[in-house]
Amino acid sequence: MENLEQNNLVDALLAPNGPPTTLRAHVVKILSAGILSGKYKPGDRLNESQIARELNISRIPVREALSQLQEQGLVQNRERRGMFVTNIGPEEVLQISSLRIVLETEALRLAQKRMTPHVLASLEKIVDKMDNWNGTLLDAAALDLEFHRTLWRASGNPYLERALNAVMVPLFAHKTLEHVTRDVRRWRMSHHRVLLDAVAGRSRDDPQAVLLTHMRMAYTEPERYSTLARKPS
Amino acid sequence: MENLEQNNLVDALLAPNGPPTTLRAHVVKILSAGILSGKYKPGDRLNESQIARELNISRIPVREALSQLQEQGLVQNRERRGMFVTNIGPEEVLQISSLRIVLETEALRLAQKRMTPHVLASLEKIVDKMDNWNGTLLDAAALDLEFHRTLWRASGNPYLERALNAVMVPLFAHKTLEHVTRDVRRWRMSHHRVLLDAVAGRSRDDPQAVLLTHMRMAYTEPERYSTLARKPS
DNA sequence: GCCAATATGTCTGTATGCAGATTTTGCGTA
DNA sequence: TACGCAAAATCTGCATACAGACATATTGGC
Repeated sequence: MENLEQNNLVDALLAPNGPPTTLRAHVVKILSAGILSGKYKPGDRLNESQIARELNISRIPVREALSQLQEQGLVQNRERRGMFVTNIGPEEVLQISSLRIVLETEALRLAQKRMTPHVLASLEKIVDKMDNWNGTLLDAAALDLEFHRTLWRASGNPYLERALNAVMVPLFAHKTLEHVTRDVRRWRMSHHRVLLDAVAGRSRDDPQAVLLTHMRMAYTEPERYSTLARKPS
Repeated sequence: MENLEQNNLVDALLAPNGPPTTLRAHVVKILSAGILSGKYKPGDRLNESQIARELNISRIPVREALSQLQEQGLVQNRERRGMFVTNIGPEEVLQISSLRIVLETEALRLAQKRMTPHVLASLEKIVDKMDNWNGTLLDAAALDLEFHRTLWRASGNPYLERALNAVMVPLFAHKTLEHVTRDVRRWRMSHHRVLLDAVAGRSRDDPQAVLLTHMRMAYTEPERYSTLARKPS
């Protein structure tokens, strides 16, 4: 029964849950989840007709959802060719990472200055979850993204938050596809506590240095592109 | 003859100029020009039906163009209410400016390192035009934006360039509406030569200091939000 | 005369249909 | 068997149409 999907969609819309929403918003969620989870891989073509058929809706909401995903950098449009999942190669990783340094360092510093007990509790909670993580790699990636997004929001500058989202979400989608051992994943996640200490003001380390260390655990040579990243040692 | 507009559009599409394009792309150009020029003012509602009627096309391309403009930060969607030209108040100017500091400083440093004679010539040309400027305030704003965009592109990092565009273009649109005397405008434009010298490596000044000075000529208190901006004096 | 409730009109969100372009498929040929 | 070309299938871009939501105007009540 392929219209189960459609029923899910329509049910969600008909249900009196929260504010009234649109089909497009739901398709956005479905598609971004598909990309983040690796169901759609970088370079894949997202056929709007096919997706519309699978969801038993017309092409219009799918089209607009794809357009919105383009805004978030997850897909790219090639005129009259269709939408393709953004492909991130080594070069792009370097460019994004170098931009991440300046943006997230700023976010970290701002968040530290404006930190509230409530936000701090949220971050602690996420890090605790990370420590006890024993689920799927997808869950781990979701936790990772959630931590950083909370941090970005805590900066108090919505433009900074938006820029970080636009740049980093595709990178996270790319990272999710990396197959690393659970131990490596666990080790990387454990480093978030260092970030937490820094943003909580419990650490003397320079925010930028902390971030660089954090990023070096996942990527190589962030300094090639950035003017800020200079290996301290 | 209201269908003159339509003829313009269709002519542009039928003309064998360059690569084949879409209606949406043209509407994007028309609308962003309208916003940048102040024809549509911040807070204005962009009625997609009305725009479609004016251009004698269907609502679909207009709709998609507005969606794309949202990506560039020029308009914002309120669900079932329509699209509104992004409104920028004093608070937003501060937030954008503080983000601009970190982004454009990085762009300036990267551009300096990667500067080529060709790019340098482009920048010189724009600054010369600025010196000889005697046209409309709109022209001045266009030159200003062109200079900075050239600079951003010269950074060589497309993600950085994109982030700067997304954040700064709405601010430029907002600035365009500011009514300042021609002398003030001329004075502000003249400072671009300082930026040019910095990016050309002809100056000993710190890029960040140069940028801060540049920004102080237009805005107040960029340091309130940023961790980087510290008044040197 | 003023406020509220209803009625009317307009707009957004979505569905369906069509034309041109692109990709795929199938066939013929080297 | 491999390659090239052409026809078919499919897809995107756009137009038209309709239903529900929102905004404004009108009317009724106090």
